[in-house]
Amino acid sequence: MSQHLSEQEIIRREKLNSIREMGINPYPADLFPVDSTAQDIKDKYEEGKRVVIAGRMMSIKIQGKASFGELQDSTGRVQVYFNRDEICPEEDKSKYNDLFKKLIDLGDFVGMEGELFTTQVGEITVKVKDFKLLSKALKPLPLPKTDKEGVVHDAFTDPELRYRQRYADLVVNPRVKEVFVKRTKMFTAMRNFFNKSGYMEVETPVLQPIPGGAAARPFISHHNALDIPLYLRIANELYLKRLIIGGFDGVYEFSKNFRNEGMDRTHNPEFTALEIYVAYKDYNWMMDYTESLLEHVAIEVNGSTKSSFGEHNINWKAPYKRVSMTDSINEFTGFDITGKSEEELRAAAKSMGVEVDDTMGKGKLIDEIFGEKCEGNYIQPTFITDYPKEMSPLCKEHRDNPELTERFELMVCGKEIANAYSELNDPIDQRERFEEQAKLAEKGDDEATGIIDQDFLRALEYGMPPTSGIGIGMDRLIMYLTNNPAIQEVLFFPQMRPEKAKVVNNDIEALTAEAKSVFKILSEREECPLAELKEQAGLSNKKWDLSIKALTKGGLAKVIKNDAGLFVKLL
RNA sequence: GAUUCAGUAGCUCAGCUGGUAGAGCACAACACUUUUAAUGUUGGGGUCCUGGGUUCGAGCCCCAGCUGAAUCACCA
Repeated sequence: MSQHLSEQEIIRREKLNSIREMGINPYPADLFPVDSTAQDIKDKYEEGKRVVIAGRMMSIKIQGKASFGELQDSTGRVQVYFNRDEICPEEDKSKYNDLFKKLIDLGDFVGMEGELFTTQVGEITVKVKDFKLLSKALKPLPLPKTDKEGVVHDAFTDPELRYRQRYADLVVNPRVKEVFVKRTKMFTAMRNFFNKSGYMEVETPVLQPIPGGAAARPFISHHNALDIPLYLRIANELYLKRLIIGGFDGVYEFSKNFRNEGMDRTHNPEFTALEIYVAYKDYNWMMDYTESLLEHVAIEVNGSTKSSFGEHNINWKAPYKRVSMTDSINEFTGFDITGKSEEELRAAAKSMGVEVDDTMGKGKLIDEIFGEKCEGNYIQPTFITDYPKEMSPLCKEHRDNPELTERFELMVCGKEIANAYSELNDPIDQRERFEEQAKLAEKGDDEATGIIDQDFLRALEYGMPPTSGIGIGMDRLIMYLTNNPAIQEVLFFPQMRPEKAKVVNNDIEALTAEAKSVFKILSEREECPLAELKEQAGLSNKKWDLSIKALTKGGLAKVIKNDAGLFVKLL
């Protein structure tokens, strides 16, 4: 299979050969004894200090017998100074003149040893005494440049290219790297918080025989030996509750979930949720716990409880406002849902201009009203509590009102980022609610779960202590903490449509069939009027144009123009 | 799913009423021993997303498709 190479890629391959001819291995195996980073050098600068550093060459400015460049490692960039006579104190100057000046490119990994000094312009710099090529880059990076005003030129910004080639994105856009550093800090902060509380991180199956714990369309796979379908998990809730039943006080898992639904800037087919379940607690406790968790996480990630998201400034400092769904609807619509019948709710929704249909039950109607009229108003973190029962098949009935549940969602910037319950632990009630869901599924609600998890019910029958659980959308949370409106920006490798393989015909042997047929006709005639040849070829204008250009460019034919008209001649 | 916009050199982008493509950076060559978007001179580099149509002639106009983005709708 031949690969199409740009001129620059060919040049780099030629340089690779030259390097080998000099007896230098462009991909050496041996350890390189790095002892400093770019950051260390700036933080702990001492004139004349010896350092050993390594990274990618990100700029090279040659000025004859001396040169400046920038080396980028995992911590950032540092300026390096290459002086011919420092590097080549002996007669032989080829290491500087040939290897450095001619054969090292931007993007190459280079290890170097040198001394720190400050240039006349005041920049901390490594005066290189010796260097070693550690890995040759054959493809040029999409390198932006920053001018003295700090304006970035030629930025590598095309989202498609950036997501498909995240490796290049990370090398070239420091801000992108920072987002992922923060993402990891967020996970670490949460782990520390939970571990300090004495809760245990666990792992539960990704491949599940029954996809439960949420309403969503799963991906289906198949196990050959068992000859059964297996589903990629849509949630891990039912497994974590089994562990509470088994006697753990608190369990949590960062769960990769998979949902076979639409993709857009806030949905990726696989995403990460944190779920934690704690025995002997209720949803009131969970609100306290959640707000102190998020305050802690915000500080660990950003060094502050404040962050901004688009036009909004968010303050993650606890405590957060708590509003019941009933009060919220009352506040924004003036309508009190308490004790209202389905018909009354439907009429009210219609009068507010909320789109409803006859299949919607009470819970769904309330949810629609809330979603339409209230949700968007909660910019600062706010707990919305006490959801209608119909929407919450895994949640305990409200202690004061049997129409409601002990459930809250945490809203930030008008969107939900967490969902929590006092978990339902009455096995008979749970069985009935599953059966209702199954009926809904039969009626065609493709989100309701059709299969009842009998094993989960058996587990519940052994007894589950009162428990509160919460799920937090980790991707959404880090979007808020890093001011990114697209989920693709906070996933290293967001799902993309497969790239189309490019068909490449670069040499004359690989001409298209059309060009070959034109060539064949021409071979019989040696020379003929252009119009006649075109007629004989019987190609569309576009195809003709491409074919004849391919032949003339390939040096196989020539178009001659004289007084008699246009002629094509075989060469 | 709907609408709008976009796809031209390695990167970021121009491209006139339709007349066989330009710039900056990057690349190559030469000069230059503290520069900083280094500089100066010179040079090379394009299946203008794909297919079809209109035309003597299409990067440009028309149709279809592919890919992406934005907004909206739907969905956790």
